[in-house]
Amino acid sequence: MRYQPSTTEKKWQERWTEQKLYQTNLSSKKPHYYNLVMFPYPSGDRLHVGHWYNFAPSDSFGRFMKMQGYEVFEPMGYDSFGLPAENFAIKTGVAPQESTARNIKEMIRQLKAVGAMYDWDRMVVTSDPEYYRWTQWIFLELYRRGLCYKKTAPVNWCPSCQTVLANEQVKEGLCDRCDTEVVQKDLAQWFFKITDYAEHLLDYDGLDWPNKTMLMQQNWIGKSQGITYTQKVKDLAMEFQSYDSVPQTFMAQTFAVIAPDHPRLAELIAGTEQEKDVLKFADKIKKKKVANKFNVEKEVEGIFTGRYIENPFGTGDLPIWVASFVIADYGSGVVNCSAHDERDFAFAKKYGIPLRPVMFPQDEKEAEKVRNLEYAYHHDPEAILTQPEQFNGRKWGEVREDILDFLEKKGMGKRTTNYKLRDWLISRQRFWGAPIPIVNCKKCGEVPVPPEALPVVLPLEGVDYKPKGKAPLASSPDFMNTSCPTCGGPAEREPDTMDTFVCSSWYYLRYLTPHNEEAAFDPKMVNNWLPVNMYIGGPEHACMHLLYARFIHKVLMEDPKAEPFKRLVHQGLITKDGAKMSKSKGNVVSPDEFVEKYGSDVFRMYLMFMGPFTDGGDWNDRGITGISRFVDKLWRLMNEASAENDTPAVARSLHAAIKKVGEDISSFHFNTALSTLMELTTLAQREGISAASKKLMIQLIAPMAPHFAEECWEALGQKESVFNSSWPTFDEKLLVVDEFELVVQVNGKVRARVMAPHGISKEEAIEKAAALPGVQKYLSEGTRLKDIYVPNKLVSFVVKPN
RNA sequence: GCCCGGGUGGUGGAAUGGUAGACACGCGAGACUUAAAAUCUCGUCUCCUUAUGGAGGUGUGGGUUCGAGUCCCACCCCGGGCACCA
Repeated sequence: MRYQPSTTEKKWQERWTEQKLYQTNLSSKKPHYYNLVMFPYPSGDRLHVGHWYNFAPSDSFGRFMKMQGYEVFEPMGYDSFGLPAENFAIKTGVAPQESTARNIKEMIRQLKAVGAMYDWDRMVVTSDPEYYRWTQWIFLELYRRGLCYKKTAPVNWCPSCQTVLANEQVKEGLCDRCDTEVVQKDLAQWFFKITDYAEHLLDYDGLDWPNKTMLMQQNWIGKSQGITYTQKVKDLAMEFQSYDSVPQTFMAQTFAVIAPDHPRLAELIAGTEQEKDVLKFADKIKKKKVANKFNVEKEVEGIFTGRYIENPFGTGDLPIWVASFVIADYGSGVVNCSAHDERDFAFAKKYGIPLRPVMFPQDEKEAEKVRNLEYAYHHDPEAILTQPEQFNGRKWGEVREDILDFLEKKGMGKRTTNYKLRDWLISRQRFWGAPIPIVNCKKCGEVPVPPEALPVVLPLEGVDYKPKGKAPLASSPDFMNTSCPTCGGPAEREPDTMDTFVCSSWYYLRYLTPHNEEAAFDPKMVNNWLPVNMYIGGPEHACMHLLYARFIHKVLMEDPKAEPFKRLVHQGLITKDGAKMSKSKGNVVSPDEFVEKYGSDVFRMYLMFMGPFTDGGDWNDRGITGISRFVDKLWRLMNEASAENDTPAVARSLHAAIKKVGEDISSFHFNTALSTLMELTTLAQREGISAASKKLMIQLIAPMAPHFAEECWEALGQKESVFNSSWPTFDEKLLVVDEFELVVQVNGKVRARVMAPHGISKEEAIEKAAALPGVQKYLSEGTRLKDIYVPNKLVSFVVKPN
């Protein structure tokens, strides 16, 4: 009889639910393992093969850990606030809460078909008041700790989404969500002070994360160290700070530049001849930037302000220019410029500003070019400095710290650290999100909602979702009109909602106690279960979710060293015809038909067999028959009469497989784990296999084919679930072969192979190899210089031809 | 431009510095069958050779080594991230 996936899978899913096999005992004495996968957004697209590619191996890993003796916690939930549901509402009139509920229901049906160990009793839905009440509480906590503030600032505005975006949500000047060009706008917005944690976020001590992800975060945080000069403006009672991260060539500085949108520009130029022109110029650049018409690569524009920085280094006054390339909110927005920076160099050349190089290549020809200002010479560790006098003749690569000391001692500047990271803009002018729990009172000003008055409920009726550049909630008088928590007088609510990344930055804490009405999370539980042992999700979250969650976690734990995710693994991307799957492209592949045709185990294994989990790949269904055949073959093997004993080859392969499959699952190489089991199956089919070894084989495949394994396990006479059995151990002694194929090389080329006993001595091996007729031919053609023996593998002769 | 990854058969991919192409798809041949399906066996990088056996071969060019897909240098191509951060 052939294996029947559909009936078998249904049977086991029902039995697992009945027996509550996957309800985690959170107070278990067993070692804990928190196995987490990034929760999905419940979109109308339903689950596609990409979700399966992500969720199924994550579950296989969790099942493996369960068999390793851990109490495994594997929760699932929905990141259900956000733009797609709202945009869908605008288009169709279906309320977001309705479409979201429907999508969640459909996704649960699909997720149950995966046959994962999800603890459904601990599901969280971020758009439930039960959940977002505590998201609001977190806002208040940050507010209380001075880590949350409202500020009017130039922010990223997406004209299509009609909302502001965080820096992290702007990709190459485009909105991360809809690819519309983002413009700059001055708006009063709410921020979380993530910059306070910049240094702590650079500490990855004890984390097992992909290097790439840590590097991306480091680059995003963008730490740099240098010096800040304080300098006087000539003929004006005004001082400027100027940050310099390459201080070695400070003596070359011949001019300074200020950002067009610098807050003190007007003050600087007041009363100068150039005032009008400068203002006009600054305005032009600002407008260009707002309209996103500024070509970063090609354009360098500027204008002289008429002001000078007074003789900062004893080399003369530095004319101050407004330059298009200066960023107002990095460093101080004012920069000293020299011949040893490419941008400064180009700017000076364009406007005829004098340059004075103070560092030269050792090669005289090249040095001449630098002297003649043929190019901007910089960042060469071997470059020789000529100024200041004390450093004459020293190498650029070696003077950095000494120069910093020198500048500090002379009182010309102070060591400074700067970060590219900006505060996290969390307010959104959209409807479908957690309302910001703030009340604006005419008398008391900005007043936080008292925690006991939470949640500030998102009104589900009487709101016009249409974006008008203003938060939709502002159009609901029922929502807006309230009383001030402080004075009791009439007041208005804050109409903005929070970025959904706030919701997702703490859900892993909520999973442990999803229905707790007393607190967002239970510190004792969190202490017992955090950090998450294994976190699986896409690499696209490196500088958003993963950074935000680390920040929020550190704040909530009141410990800047606390980390939410100990080990992190990114699944690869599954594309269709080379493109990311999306409804708009019409290339979404549904898993449903494959699950129906082949069963969820086969589908899951096929996804795992495609290649390494972290690689992803382009979807095609060629080859799924290979997995289907494998399952049938294994099923037949299990149903055949067992052999009395295993042959030595079967015993050895079985134990090698126990070792290999365990290692491969631990490192997410499911593809090679499966190929090992395929080879073992073929061998066992040929040589026969004992009943005891059949059981071991089923245990090995169980994490990857859970339903199938349970069915076989039961057929082999087992009463309990295979997932309550312990992962088999291998016998090291059995792994050793008595004979191996000795490879014989001459000058690196394979010339012969011969069977030899395992553990053969070097001398014996060489003697045996040299005696082979196919080898003697080559040995006799020259002089034997050296013999190499790699134990139990090969002999290599080095021969010099005569 | 800068910082990461990665380039291996017709395809997905495998290889602690030690037999390149495991496993699987596809394809070809055969067995079983009246036949088909299913299953099983054999073959399948290229070239020379009847076979045995040779020669070449992991993006390109160099290097280290007895031996390189793997290590080093330069370059080309693809993917991801950042991008006026002084």
